[in-house]
Amino acid sequence: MSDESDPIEAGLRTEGVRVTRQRLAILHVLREATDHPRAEDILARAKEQDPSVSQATVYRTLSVLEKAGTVLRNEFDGAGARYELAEGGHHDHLIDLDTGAVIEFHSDKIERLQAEIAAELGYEIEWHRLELYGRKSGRRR
Amino acid sequence: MSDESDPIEAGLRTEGVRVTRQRLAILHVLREATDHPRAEDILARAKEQDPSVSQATVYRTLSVLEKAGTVLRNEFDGAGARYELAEGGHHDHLIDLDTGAVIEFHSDKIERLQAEIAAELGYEIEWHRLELYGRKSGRRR
DNA sequence: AAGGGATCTGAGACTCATTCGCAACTTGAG
DNA sequence: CTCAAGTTGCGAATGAGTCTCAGATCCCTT
Ligand SMILES: [Zn+2]
Ligand SMILES: [Zn+2]
Ligand SMILES: [Zn+2]
Ligand SMILES: [Zn+2]
Repeated sequence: MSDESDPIEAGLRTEGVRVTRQRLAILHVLREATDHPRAEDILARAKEQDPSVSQATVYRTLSVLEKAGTVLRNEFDGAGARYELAEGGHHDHLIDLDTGAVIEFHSDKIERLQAEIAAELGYEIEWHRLELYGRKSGRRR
Repeated sequence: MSDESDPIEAGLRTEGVRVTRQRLAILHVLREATDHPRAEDILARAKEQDPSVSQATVYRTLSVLEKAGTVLRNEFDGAGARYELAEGGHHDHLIDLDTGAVIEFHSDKIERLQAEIAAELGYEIEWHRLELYGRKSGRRR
């Protein structure tokens, strides 16, 4: 049932992480997702594929995948955490306050500036979080 | 009992926000604080001044002060929210992963870059959050 | 292909920060 | 001083996320 040609799956397996039916369903959901879904959404979508998936397993799996570096967990303003696959490299987010849409962006310049600032303070950044909250230009508040 | 010469207090009053004993105690705690305290800490410290302050009031007051622009609410990684007075202008935070210390910094360059990036995407930033998580340079992980 | 021990999983109880509901109490305009 | 509107304390209620544990699965070994 498992597709050995899949790199993520193979990677997990070699890391000693068991690849179960439920985990595959959750991984599948994340692959299809384009919207940084919340655990709740992931559960609903995973159940369509495999009704046996439970809430606890969604949280546990997301946690496992995060530790394995496969998944990224975002905590945008308030509300619960939102997840996405880590493939594709680092990026930051711009959240549309009117629609809730999440737009991804990346700026080497900003990344570099952050490192410089930290260095000036005598620190080395382990990770960071940059979120911009705004609305489309020229839109009444 | 109220000191009319205090700008924050006067400001709240003119905004129609009632200045109560409890609110003064909480404001006082925030003025003395240098550590971005959590609601729990604020409650404990406020009680030293006025034992009648309750948990619900701390949350309600912080919410009122936040809406009034007097207080800033930060949600650093995990755990609960941490507060600070808004006076002193905008700044971002660097959190020491080893000690938990919160260091403030400000970079016009980064602020400008953020606006530029948002503009390129057709957006205007309403607010943003930039948090750097790191450790003192040259420290084994 | 079969065995079996370590890993998972589902269901529901549980945690913990924050919010609510409501009767009693204060504040501050007049 | 008076009183309506705004606040408060208490305890109950939320809600995202975690934990417990018996039973189900995975997958390494023979
Ligand atoms: Zn970044
Ligand atoms: Zn993203
Ligand atoms: Zn900033
Ligand atoms: Zn600060």
